[in-house]
Amino acid sequence: MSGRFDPSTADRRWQARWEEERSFAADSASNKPKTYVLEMFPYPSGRIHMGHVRNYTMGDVIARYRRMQGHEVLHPMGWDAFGMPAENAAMERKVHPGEWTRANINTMRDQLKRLGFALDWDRELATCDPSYYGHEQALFLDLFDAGLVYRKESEVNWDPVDMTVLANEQVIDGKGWRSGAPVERRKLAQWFLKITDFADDLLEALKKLDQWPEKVRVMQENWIGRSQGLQFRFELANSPPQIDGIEVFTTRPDTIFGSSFIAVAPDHPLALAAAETDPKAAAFIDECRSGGTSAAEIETAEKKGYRTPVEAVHPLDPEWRLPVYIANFVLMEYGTGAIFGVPGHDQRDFEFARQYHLPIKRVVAASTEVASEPIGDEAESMAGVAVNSRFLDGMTTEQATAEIIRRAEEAGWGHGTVQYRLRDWGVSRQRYWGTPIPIIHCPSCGAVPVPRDQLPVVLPDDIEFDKPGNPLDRHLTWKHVRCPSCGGLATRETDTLDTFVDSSWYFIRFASQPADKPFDRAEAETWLPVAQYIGGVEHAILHLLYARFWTRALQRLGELGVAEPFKGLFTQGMVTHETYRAGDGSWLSPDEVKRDGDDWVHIESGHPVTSGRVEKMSKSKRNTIDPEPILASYGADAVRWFMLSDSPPERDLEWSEGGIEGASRFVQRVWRLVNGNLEGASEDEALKRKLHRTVAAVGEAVDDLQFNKAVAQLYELVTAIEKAQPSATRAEAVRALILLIAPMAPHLAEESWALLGGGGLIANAPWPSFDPALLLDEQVTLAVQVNGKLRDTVTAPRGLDRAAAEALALASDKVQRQLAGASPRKVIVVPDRLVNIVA
RNA sequence: GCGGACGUGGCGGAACGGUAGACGCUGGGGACUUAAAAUCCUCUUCCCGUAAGGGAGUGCGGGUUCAAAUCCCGCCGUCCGCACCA
Repeated sequence: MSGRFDPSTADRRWQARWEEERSFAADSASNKPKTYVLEMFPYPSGRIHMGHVRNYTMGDVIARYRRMQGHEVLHPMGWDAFGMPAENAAMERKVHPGEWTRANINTMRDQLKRLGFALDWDRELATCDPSYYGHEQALFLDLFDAGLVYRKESEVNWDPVDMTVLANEQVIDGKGWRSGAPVERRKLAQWFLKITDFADDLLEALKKLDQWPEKVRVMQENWIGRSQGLQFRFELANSPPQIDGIEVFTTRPDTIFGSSFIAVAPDHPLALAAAETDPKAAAFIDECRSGGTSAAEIETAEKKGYRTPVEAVHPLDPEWRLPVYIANFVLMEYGTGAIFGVPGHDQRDFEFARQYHLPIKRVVAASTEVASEPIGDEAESMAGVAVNSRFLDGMTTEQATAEIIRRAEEAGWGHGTVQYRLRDWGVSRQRYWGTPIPIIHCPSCGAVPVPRDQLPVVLPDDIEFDKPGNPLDRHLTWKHVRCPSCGGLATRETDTLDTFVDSSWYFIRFASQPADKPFDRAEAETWLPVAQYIGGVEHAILHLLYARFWTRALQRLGELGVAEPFKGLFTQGMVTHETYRAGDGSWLSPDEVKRDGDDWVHIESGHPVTSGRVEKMSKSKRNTIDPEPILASYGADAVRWFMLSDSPPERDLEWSEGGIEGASRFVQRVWRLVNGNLEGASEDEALKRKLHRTVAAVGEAVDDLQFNKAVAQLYELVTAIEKAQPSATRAEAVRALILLIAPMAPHLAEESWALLGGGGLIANAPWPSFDPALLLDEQVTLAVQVNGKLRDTVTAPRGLDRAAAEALALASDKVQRQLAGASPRKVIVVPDRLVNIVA
C-alpha cells in the first residue's frame, strides 16, 4: 500500500473494526486502574457543530491516551434530549417532539461515529427515554422523602413568549435567556429543591477542587455569595398595625452608630401596608416596579425613596429615632428586604443621603486622631477603627463587629448570621417535553408522591401543540387520576422538571445503569468522580452547581459515597470564524464570499463585502462551518488534528482553510514516512535522543491538556525522522511516532500500525516509554553573554565545570571584541546553560 | 462598581528568572514537471548594512537582578463573568 492515505475508505474500515471488537466498552469489573473521561453531553439540536468536534476530540485524546497507559476507561456519550427546541419544532413543523428529537439523535450519533471517537456506545442514553427519566422521578421522590423538595407559592419569572417559568439564572438583563422577551412577574405554586441547604458545603468544597479552573471556582463562589453579619430588629413607632418591627441584615454591624435612615424594598410588607392607606406610597411603589433591570438602567438609576411616617427606634439608644423610607435600590430577594443606611461608609447609602439631605456621619476612620474629619465625595467602605461610636471607639472594625453581635445576642435584639445570594432551585416548568414531576394533587390529601411501583410516569404521546401553554394541562385522560392515598378524584402535576435536573445525574447513570434502579452504588463508585470533565464555560455556574448539589444530596441520603462529581474540569474555548457583511448589512456565510486581493467580494454578485471581527460560530452571524463536508473531504484525522493544533485548548480556535489544509498535509507526511524506507541496522544516536525527548514531552503535554504543545512536538519529530538517514533507530522512531499520534489521529495510526505489522489494534497497544538518561544531550550549546546580552554560543560537553566553561567563553572572538582588552569583573556560570561575563 | 483572564512577528501561538519568536499558517525565492497539482529545499520580528556585523525589540513607565516576556510597583488597553447583594 502506498500513495496517499485515503480517509474515505480507511476511516470507516477502522470504525467498523472498533465497533465489532467493542474496543471501547468499559468493564466496571476490570482490575485495571479506572479513569472516567466525560464531555458534556450534547443537546440533539440537529447536527454536530464545530464546538462539539473540538470538545469531543479533546476528551477522546485523553480517553485513548489513558487506555494506552493501561487504564480501564469509561468514555460514554448520550443526549440531553428534553428541552424547548423540540417543542418549537413541533409547533412549527407539526412533528412530535420525540420524533424530531430521535431523528436528530440518529443523525448526530452517525456524525460522531464518523469522527472515530472512542466512545462506549453500549452505555448511550437519552434523557427523554422513560428508562432514564423514570429513574430520575425515583430520585426526585427520594429527595422529596428526605425533605429536600418543597412546594411554595412564589413570584416567578414568567416568559410570555415561551409561556413558561424561568429560573433566576435563566433571566438575563430582565429578558428570557431563550426568547429574549421581557420577563413578567407571576405568582405560581412551584416545586423547589433545597440547594441552599448545601450552600456552605458547596462553597467550602470549591477550595478543594484544585483541578478546576480558577475562573469557574470564583464564578461559583460569587454565585453562592456568602456574607457574614448581623441580623437585627428595629422596634417601630407610628407603624401600620399589622407591622411590629423591621428586620435588617448588615455585614457591618460596627457602623451601627453611623446609621441615619432605614430603607425597605418596594415589595416589603411594611411598604405594602403603607400603600394601603397612603396613595402616594402606592404610586411610588408602582414607579419602582416599572423601572427596568438592565445593566445600563441600574447604573444610571437614581437612588429614590419615599419617606413614610414610620420611625424606627435605634436598638442601642431608645431616644434615637430613624426615618423609614421605601427605596428603589433595596431588594426584597436579598437578606430581609430592609437595610439600615450608613451614608458615611456605604456608597449607595451615601448617594441616598445626599438626595434626601440625611446626616452623613463618620464612624470609621484610619485612626482615632482623624475622627472629626468629614466624609468627602465618596463613602469610605474600608475597615479601620471605630470613632464617634460611644463604647466602640478605638476598636478595630473586626473587634467592633464582634462586640455589637455579642451585645445584640445578649440583649436579644439580633444575632450573628450568614446570608447567601444563592436561592433555592425552582424546578417546575410549564412544558410538555420534560420529565413529568411524579406527584398527584388530591383535594383531600394534598400533594401525594406517585407510588414507586407506578413509575415511570410516562409522557403521553397523543398531544397537540396548536395552542400555546402546556399540552399536558389539556390532556384530560392523562391529567385526571385517582389519588394513590385515598382513592378519590385527583389530578397529576402537569409541570415537568427543569432540564438541568436531567443533566444533574446523567454522569452517574453512565457509570452504572441497572434496569430496576437509578444506579448501583458500588458500581458507580468504581468510576466516580469523573477524572476529567470537559465542556464549555457557559455551564460554569448552572449545570456544574446543580450537578454538585445533586451529588451531595445523594450522599446525604446515603445513596452514593461521592461528594464531588467532577475531580478535574476543563473549559475549552470556542471555535470562531471571521464574519462577513454585504453592503446592506446582511450577514454572509463563508461560502458566499471569496478573496479578491486584500478584499472580499460576494461570489454571486461581485459586490464588495466587509469582513468583520472573528466571533463564535453562530447561525445568526452565519459564520458557521459545517463539520460534515469538511469531514468528507479531509477525513476525521485531519479534522481532529486541526482541532488540537495551534490554539491552546482553553482559548478560542479560529477556523481557517489553511489550518485544515495544514492538518491534512501532516496526515499525508506521516503516511509517507510509514510507506518509506524503514530498512537499516545502524543506530542513530541523535534521532534516538530526539525520540525519547518527544515521548516525554508529548506525554507531559497531554497530561496537562496542552494539546497544541503535543502537536508541535510531533511536528518536530516528524521533521527529524524525515531528515534522518535510514537506520534501525529511524524505523523504531516511525513505529513510536505512530503510537504517539494514535490518540489524536486514530485511523491513520491503525492503518499505519497494520502496515508495520504492529499486531492487534493500536488502540490497545501500550503507550511508548522513554529512557530518562536519553533526555539530555551529550553536547550542549552554551549561551555566552556579555553584560547579560547574548554575544555568542559555544558547543561544550555536558557537565563541563565552571572554570572550563568560563575559559571557553572567554576564548570567543566576539567576547574579546566586546571586552576590548578590559578584564571581566565577574563571571556567572549556569552549568550547561550559559556564561555571563560582567565587564 | 466587584471579580477573573489576557496583552509576544503579517496571523495562531512557544519560551523551569538564563540563546525571545519553537511549531503551524501566510508570504518571498528556488528545485522537480511540457505544464499544473503534489512534494522537496530555502528565507521570512523590525531598523542600518552588499556582506561581516551592529542596533532596537515581548502594551506603557519605573524597580529588583549578573540576567526580566517571566518577579515587584504604577499606568493603559482588550475580553469574560457578576452586578443597587446591604
